[in-house]
Amino acid sequence: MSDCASCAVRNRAICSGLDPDELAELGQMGRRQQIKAGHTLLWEGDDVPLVANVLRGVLKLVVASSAGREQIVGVVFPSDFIGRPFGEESPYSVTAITDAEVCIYNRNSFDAFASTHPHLQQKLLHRTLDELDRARYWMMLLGRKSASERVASFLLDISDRLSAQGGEADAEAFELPFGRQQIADILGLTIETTCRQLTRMRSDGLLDLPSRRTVVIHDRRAMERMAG
Amino acid sequence: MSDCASCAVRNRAICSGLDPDELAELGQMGRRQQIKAGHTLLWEGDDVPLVANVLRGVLKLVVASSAGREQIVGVVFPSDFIGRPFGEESPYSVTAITDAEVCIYNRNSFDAFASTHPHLQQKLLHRTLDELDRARYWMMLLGRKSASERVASFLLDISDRLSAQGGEADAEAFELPFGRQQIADILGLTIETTCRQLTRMRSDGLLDLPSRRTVVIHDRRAMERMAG
DNA sequence: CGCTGCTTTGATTCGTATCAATAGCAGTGG
DNA sequence: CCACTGCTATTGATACGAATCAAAGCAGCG
Repeated sequence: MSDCASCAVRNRAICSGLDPDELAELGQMGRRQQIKAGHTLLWEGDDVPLVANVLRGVLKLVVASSAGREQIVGVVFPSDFIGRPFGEESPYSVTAITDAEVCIYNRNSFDAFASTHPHLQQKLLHRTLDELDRARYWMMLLGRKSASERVASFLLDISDRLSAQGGEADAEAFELPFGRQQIADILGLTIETTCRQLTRMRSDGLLDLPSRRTVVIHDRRAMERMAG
Repeated sequence: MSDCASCAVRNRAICSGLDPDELAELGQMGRRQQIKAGHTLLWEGDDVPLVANVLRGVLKLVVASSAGREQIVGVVFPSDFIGRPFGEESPYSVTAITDAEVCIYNRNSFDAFASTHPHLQQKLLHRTLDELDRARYWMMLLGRKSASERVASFLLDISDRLSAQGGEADAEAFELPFGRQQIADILGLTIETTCRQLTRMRSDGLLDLPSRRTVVIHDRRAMERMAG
């Protein structure tokens, strides 16, 4: 079981707002697990009977085409929920892109618990609706935006999500949890195109790239214009 | 109020499975509305306080980029649910692409009803999870598939959804509810590219296009291969 | 019959992918 | 501490697929 009292995300994850006894019951069902960067928790197409909360780290949701091309269809941060409740098989893989820690539940037990705890189900519904909105916005980006618009949109989005996570003091300077290939897989581009766009933005003075993973936005206004 | 007893989708929409008295209460809140093809029910960004069930017809969910390019992020059929419960503004427009009829609820009343009826909320959650899976698969299509793969995937998907609707006797011959521009807006392509792919598929013997909106799939196996 | 709007086909341009090579950083072991 | 190795990132040259621009074809409708 998990020790919910010491949980880093207990006020933000779906568990928040549960009664103490409900929390105890759910806590009985969960167990913590460490995942090393690069390791995969769920495989696309597998019937993996688990769901989880992210306690620490960043993970990606990946759908692969039959030709082996990969598209990242979601990125989850601490307090986010992982998995496909009320479903047979996972429609995507879930892989840690940094070292991570998750709180795992058996899916059937979780489903049963959710079905009998409307509070929790409502939280899950709200989260799923938010995810759906995000996915649909991303569909527009993937279907209709140019490479430069995509990269600008990505940087603004990540900057927002990282500061919402509260880690970064300054929304304009942040550490990407992604390598270039992963950014490309999020944006539906190649690594070369992604790279060229970043280089151009740097030479245009929009941003600085002090190290591989560090971004400093100089002109957010211009970047918003570029994001389209 | 709506007459649920005569409702064409009462066994398939989220209302199914409600007790008779719950159904009566929900029925009190709903009213039917006709929508002509081309008319818009919800505007992107507006705070439109309504949600709805589709009774008849087909509608599209559209997100526009600031440059005016349109991406269709969802297509809804009879028994599907429309709108953004528990949210302020609609993240997309909803426009009828055929003449349609919907059963409309005030969003606040619906939210309140859903919050007190776990059964309904669970149905809504299941639907939303399914929509999310579909959206994520579509993200992969938009980010990673070529024009021919997209068109093939689209035809297979629509064929499936139409036969699931039960209207068509033959899954291989069906009537598209979309014009070419709309197909292009679903696939993140231009109308010309969409057209050329269809023409090529016809000359390759994969399908026939007896009229503008009619598709007859001749070689489903080959089309599945082409869909990637 | 002749509009009108949608669709198809053609010619060309442009953006991004691909292919190829180099550069730079991080970790390893001498 | 530095050479070595492997991996990630960057830059360059070219190819290719889809967009764009332009025009013609075709169906539905007054």
